Amino acid sequence: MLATDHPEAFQQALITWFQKTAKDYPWRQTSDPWLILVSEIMLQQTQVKTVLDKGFYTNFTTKYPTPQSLAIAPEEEILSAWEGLGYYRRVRNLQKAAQAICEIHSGSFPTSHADILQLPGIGQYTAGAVASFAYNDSQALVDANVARIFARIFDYHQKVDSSKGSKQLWHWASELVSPSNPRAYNSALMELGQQICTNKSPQCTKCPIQQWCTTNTPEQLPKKKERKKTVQIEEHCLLAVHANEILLHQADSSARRSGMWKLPERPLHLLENLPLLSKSTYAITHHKVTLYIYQASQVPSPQKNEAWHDIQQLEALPIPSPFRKVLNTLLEDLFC
DNA sequence: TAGTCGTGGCG
DNA sequence: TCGCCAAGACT
Repeated sequence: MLATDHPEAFQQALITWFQKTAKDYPWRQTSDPWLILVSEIMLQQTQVKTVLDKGFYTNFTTKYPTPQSLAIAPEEEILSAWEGLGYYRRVRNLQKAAQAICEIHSGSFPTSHADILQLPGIGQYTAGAVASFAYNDSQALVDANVARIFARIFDYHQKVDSSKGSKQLWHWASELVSPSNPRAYNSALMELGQQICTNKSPQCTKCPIQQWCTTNTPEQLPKKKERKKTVQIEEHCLLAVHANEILLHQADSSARRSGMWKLPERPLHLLENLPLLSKSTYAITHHKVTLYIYQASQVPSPQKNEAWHDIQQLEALPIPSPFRKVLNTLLEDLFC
């Protein structure tokens, strides 16, 4: 039996299951569109556990409880609030959205799906999420959870990240979204993907919509395009400390992690005879980076985008996680 | 369209 | 240890 043959029964089964098992995430305890938007941006490509356990959502919404408060905040401050979450472009766009709300919408959050979709950093998914969660507006949404569920219940073997696949998923989502309780329905769908219809080992015996699922091979769905292979690269950086200050480099606006500070890079031939202080690895997109840190033997002069910073003030600077970890270790060694 | 953007969890 | 992937959007 297809879900599209009995949309109301399908919706009700999901909603009933959800109301029985729902988690009380903080963004489910509000209908403030701004707070819901913040949660949606944070959760893009980021697990709930990461956002909650490290206090990102609570800290950020306490600091920026309204679009107005974020709109006027300095860049380094918002990057610091986002430090550790990654995809730093998200918080830059969130600030642009806040500014657009202040300037174009006179400070009040837009209420229509079309207007929400116009805001910077907000695509189809996030517009649907904000409209349905904040306003209980009957808008469809497709995220990784929904894509996985629909691919399975319709036994869909096309690649879901192709334009054809995406179109099909959004068609099903629009067809099936609850007209009466879209807030609970959309939440339920995503929660089901997170708790039951999981990527690795779906728990089909516990699934409230099992009767509408037509696949025999859920673990093989959804199908996706092949991933780019991981490329190994090396990064060689200098640790220069002088008079209680440290030399740092700030990524410019066109660069990866723009606005963030890290240790300055130098060509290997200038570093290879210096003492090696640290060797570590980290992943970024499809790269695996081996990071080497060398001890400077003399006081270097700052190059483009480089500056000396008081070591006691490092906490207030936005620094990407791999460098934050290395700095914590090295500076602790240096002063203990 | 395909490439790019961070980080951490998990099998 | 390694690869996959997660409440995507932009260029």
